[in-house]
Amino acid sequence: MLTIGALAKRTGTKVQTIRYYEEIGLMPEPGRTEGGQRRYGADDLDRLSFIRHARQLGFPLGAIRELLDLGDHPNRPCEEADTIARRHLKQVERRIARLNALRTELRRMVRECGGGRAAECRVLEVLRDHAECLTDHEEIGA
Amino acid sequence: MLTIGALAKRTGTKVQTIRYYEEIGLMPEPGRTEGGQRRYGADDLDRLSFIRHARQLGFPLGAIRELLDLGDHPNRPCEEADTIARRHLKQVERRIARLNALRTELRRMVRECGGGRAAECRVLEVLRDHAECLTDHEEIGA
DNA sequence: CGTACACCTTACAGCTGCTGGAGGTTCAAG
DNA sequence: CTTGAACCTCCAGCAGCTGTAAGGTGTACG
Repeated sequence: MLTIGALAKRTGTKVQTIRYYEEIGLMPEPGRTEGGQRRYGADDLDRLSFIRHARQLGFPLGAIRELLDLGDHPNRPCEEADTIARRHLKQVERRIARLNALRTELRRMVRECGGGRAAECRVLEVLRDHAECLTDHEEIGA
Repeated sequence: MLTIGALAKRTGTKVQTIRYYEEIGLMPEPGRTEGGQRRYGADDLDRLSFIRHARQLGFPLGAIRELLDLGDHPNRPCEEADTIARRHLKQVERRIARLNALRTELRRMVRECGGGRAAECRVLEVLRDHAECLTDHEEIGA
């Protein structure tokens, strides 16, 4: 039986994150000691590990929920898992494409900065004027 | 004089976003009509365009704030702008590297899924077992 | 048995960068 | 002067956590 802290350490998760997963229903409510502290078993360790691996691969929690669900019903066809993975792969590829364009843009910007005064800085100029590029409407910060 | 809606349309920004930028001090408080509606001038249009371009290039608001600040003092050396741009470029490059690793991982996962039942699905299996990879601690969802 | 100290508990605020809605006012066209 | 779109403020919410405050629990050591 693991305390929440031990489980956290084993999976590289923060304690609060585990409680958060419980709150949103990704992790089941664990047993408690008489004093009210959570105690976890091997199943919980597996499930949390699964979640963490999927997170490391960038799957959003919604997708992970679907995958977990699938894992709970081993006789269902695995197409769904495949679909989820493919969907995610597509997104990753789109992001890479976007970021590559971005990198080119930024490199150009940096290369052209001559190091003078802000008034004639290419970086600032580019940001002021460059209106057309990157009209793709995916999430910006990614 | 532009209404907030007109400014929004011209810059491809949502009205709420403009108000948000004002709230966090990225945009100045504009003049108002007697009835209390915001009215914007050419300066505001320029500033907001600048912000939007920088956002399209993925600069976080904090960096944009610094860049704007720099633009307001044209005699300062432009090293700072260069530094900010370089810092951002580095981050973008790190993200690309991460995402490339991810893509490889996901491709492998998808390729190996034979289409059977969930019980023997490679996708699920990989997520269950694959503990080591991608130990880089950058933000996961990116 | 006492106590020190790590660990646990709940509750809630905050992060980034917006987005949406409710409920009410103003403006410009007809 | 009326209408209806666009504006106003305020507040809640999204993902996915993270951090803090104020207090209770569990255990090892003396």
